[in-house]
Amino acid sequence: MKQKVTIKTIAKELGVSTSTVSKALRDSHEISTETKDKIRAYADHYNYKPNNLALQLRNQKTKVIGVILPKIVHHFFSTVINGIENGAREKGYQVIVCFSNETYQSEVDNLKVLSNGSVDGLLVSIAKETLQNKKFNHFIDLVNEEIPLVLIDRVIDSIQCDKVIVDDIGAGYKATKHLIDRGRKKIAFLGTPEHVNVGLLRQNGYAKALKESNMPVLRERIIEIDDEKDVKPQIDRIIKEDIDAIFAVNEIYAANAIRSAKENGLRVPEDVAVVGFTDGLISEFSTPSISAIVQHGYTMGKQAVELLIERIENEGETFAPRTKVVSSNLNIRESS
Amino acid sequence: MKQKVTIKTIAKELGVSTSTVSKALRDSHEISTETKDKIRAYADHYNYKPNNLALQLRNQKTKVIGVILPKIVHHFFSTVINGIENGAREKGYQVIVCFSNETYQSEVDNLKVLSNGSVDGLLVSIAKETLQNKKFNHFIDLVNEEIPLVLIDRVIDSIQCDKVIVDDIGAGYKATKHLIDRGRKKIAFLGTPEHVNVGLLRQNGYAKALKESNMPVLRERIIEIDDEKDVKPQIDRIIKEDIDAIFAVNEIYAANAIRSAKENGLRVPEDVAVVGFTDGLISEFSTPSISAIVQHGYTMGKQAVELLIERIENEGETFAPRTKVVSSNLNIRESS
DNA sequence: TTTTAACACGAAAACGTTTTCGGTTAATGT
DNA sequence: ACATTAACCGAAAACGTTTTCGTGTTAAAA
Repeated sequence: MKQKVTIKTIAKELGVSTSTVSKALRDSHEISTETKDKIRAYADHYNYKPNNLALQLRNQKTKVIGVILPKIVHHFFSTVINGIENGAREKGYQVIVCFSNETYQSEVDNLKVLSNGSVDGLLVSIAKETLQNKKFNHFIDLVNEEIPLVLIDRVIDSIQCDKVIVDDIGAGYKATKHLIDRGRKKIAFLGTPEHVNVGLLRQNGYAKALKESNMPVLRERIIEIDDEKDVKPQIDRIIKEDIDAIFAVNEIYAANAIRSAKENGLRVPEDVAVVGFTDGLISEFSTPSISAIVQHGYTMGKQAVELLIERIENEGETFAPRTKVVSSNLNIRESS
Repeated sequence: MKQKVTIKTIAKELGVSTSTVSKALRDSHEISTETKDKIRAYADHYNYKPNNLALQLRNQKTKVIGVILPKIVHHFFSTVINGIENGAREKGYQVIVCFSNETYQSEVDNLKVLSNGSVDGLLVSIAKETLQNKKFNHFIDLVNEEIPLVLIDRVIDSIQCDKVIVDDIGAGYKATKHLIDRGRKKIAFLGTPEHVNVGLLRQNGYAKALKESNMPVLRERIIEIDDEKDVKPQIDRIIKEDIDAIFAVNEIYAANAIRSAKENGLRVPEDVAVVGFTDGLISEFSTPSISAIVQHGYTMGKQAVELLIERIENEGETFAPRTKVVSSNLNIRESS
């Protein structure tokens, strides 16, 4: 990199002190218009830009917030980032994004680098592996250091911080209720293993709706898909069972269910209705298009960043952790 | 934020100098094992973490690379980030990602904050609006300051820097050739306005394949979809024309084309074959699934970050700009 | 006993800013 | 003519590190 022009070089070049240059550039009244003009002209001409690192080191404020998400190639998280970005920009904050790739180690690493003073606060959605291990010490340490932290979507109760979650129980209930209202009697649930707590909550909503209509919650109609590789065979299996509807816990599973159904000569929605979770592009462009719970990722991201900035800018006053619940809608399309 | 423990506090607390603490923590031979142990114990206990900003300010190296992309909710760019992330991690670099949302102003703003010393180098894919305005001064300034820069996918020739692009002409050619081989005679092209140069290149490939087979390149079979809102009506129009195949410049257009075809009672691929660009989830889960050019976003990201890091670590030696061309494959599915 | 060498540590500069506290000059008021 | 006050500017500290160069001990060698 080329030798950058700093306040020092300007000062030396113009025969004034660094203080004068600094003040001139910040338009202080202490400096005469004459010297101001001179300094400004020089700075302009040589394209002076203040060094952020130095500023941040001095101010002990970075005006940037760090985000750690499990994965990037994922519609929901993309929209969350979008919301964060916009919320942050409004308040004059920068956003830097890292990904844990669903692994514990990456999460810890990212946390370490970001909590070294590079950011004023953190937004994170916990990695699957971490959820599974139940190792949360890196987060506990964070709150002990009083670094502002807001958890998004994938949260755990024992961490004392602000949280933004979706009403997963309600969403599971809504989706199931919708299928029941459509006259379906044998509704299967396509979920993830227990440790991903949002999956469990959605399952609770599913069970709640069934019970309310005096329908049995049958173990064999609930599948927990463990390995990403096993999606297809497991769905193939359930589709051949005696069912007339499927509530899938995400978009991919829903799309796979439809494909399996078609391959087995079933019509959607006539023979088997399908409702998904996460309303993304797949749901929209699938044939038939898929009814799905729309998670308001944008809203969640925006709310989260607002909570965070509030914490950051009121440091000192330690008020109690807050939790925002963002509700979700069912977007009814052709598959149900 | 709580009062952080720094080298200074350790020094004061233990009655030694900051130099000693620094050296002890970096395991210098100059320090006796005795004091080393004492200092390490203290640092451990109080969870000392070196302040990144201070380090970076001193070293004039941040070990982070900045990425500016047009949008996040986009499969291709997601995979690019993935490649960048992994490539960077291998070399011990952090990645921070910003988005221009396809606007010129955001691009300039992001560039400004990142080029303030926060990053060692930049990876960017140019925003649509910038491409349209043809205002590239912010990039020119960057290369004048000798800040390492690598352009990805959406590049322009007048910027003297490393570039990673896909073989858009070849890809357009492959897709069109495939349709011709399938016996199609009247192939339409669904593209973007000229200023997005990748669109133009793909169109050139399309034309090349047609000419090679002595087929006419008809103006009325080429549509440039300008506004994102106009997608549907424009596609509806072309689908009613006398055509038997469509080559769409991206996934969304391809999916829309299929939907339009079905709505007009046409069978895919019997009546009209469809090939898309960007092989993402939509292509996979659409019915019929869509044949598509797979852009190797992951590879591009990885190559780009490798070029960049090479520049960063060999600063001084100014070697000529290099351009890497990543080829693409056609993934043949049901729609053709 | 004196010289030398090894060892353990500290002072200070440097990275690029901002800000507080003076200090100098000139103009103004009496 | 003297005191006061503006107006303008500079010195230095501070943010948290690392590193170079000294310097003071101590122990070994001469």
